Amino acid sequence: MSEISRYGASGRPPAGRIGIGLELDDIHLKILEVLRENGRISVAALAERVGISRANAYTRFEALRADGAIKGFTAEIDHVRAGLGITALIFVTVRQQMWKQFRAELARMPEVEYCAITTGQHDAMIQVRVADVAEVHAMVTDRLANIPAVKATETVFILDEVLKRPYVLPGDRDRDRPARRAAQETSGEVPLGKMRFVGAAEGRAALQKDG
Amino acid sequence: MSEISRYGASGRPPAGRIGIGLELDDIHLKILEVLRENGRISVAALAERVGISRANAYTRFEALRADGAIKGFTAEIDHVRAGLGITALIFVTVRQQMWKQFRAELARMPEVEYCAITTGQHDAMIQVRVADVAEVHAMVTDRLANIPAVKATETVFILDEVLKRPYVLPGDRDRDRPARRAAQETSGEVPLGKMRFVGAAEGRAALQKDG
DNA sequence: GTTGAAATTAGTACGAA
DNA sequence: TTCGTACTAATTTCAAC
Repeated sequence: MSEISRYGASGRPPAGRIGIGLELDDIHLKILEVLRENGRISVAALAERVGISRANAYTRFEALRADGAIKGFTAEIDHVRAGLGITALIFVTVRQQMWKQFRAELARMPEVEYCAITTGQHDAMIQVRVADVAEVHAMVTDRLANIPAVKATETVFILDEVLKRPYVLPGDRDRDRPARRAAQETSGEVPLGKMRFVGAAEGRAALQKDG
Repeated sequence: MSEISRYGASGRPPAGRIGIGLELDDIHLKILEVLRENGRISVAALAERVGISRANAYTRFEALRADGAIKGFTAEIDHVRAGLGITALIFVTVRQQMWKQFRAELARMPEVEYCAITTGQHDAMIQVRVADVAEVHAMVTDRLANIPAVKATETVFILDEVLKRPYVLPGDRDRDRPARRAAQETSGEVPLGKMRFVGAAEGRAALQKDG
């Protein structure tokens, strides 16, 4: 089970350390930036690239891991080479009060790479990777449709993955668009009222992950 | 620029090696499985966990990288800790014949973690990570709406990420649901799509495994 | 927080099965 | 191909500054 599902919506432990465990400074972010591109870099080389001493790099590296800012390390693979060349998104409408069952069933679906609860017309989005289109059909009709918690589904295929970054960092913006930050800071207004949200489904205010 | 956008829809180089560069056997998949959970594991420890010699592990590890099956290594981070606690999906309708412009603009948006071209009602799905909801608004209205290629957008927020696996592997299914493979093998019908991807090659690999 | 040296570990090369 | 081993290079740890 992933840390995400274990900790719920916030991605943080539910209690005990609600506050910020580790205040990330620019050097921490720089470390995360280097590790994003090369997760197997040695701490010694990391220290050099960040511009700090080895011991400092070890301390910060361990702190980031212990704090949970770094949850782990993994490889990035070519799905086609691995034999799973078909990617699909399945938007699911979940029957209220049956979220717990829905989550339990999800854990038994190894072809699911990502699942998020969303606002809007549907309640959840599932991303699956399979070998052929027939398996998508099997997933939706045989597996998902048989879950009582699933009220309806809508499937779309992914034709091309244009962009896939391991993760985004706050510093990325400043590097790509230095002018924007200054403009935003002087705007002074939070234009929430003009947002065009997609209307949340009825009863979504009571959404609980264990409901 | 990512390999994905460089190579287009298939994720493979456009020419020269259309065929499968490296036939992945069970040991290759086992290596990918271990690296998925611990991308920083030493090759020596990897060899032990997979059950092969160190020399063999180095050979296969390097082959997987050279072949492109492994595209790289990265960290997994806690987005909230990194200061980007808001995740949103923006579904975009793109004006035909303007895909090139759309892709070019995407490259200039550092807060975009993922973008895929999809079938269905919309043409693309963008996932963004930002610090607050106001930034989502800024992204949609200031950035996306000003791109001529963008005809319309629809935004939903991600309330919870239930599941997030680095990647899915073909072997995951057999481990989670051993009954399915047997049922498929005795069904008598071969899904058409499957023949295109593995076909006779799978049989050869199976024979080699026993020898 | 930094530097430098010792101990450990990783990576390479090569011969044999 | 794969394995085992020896050799070389690098990293991590630990101590003193």
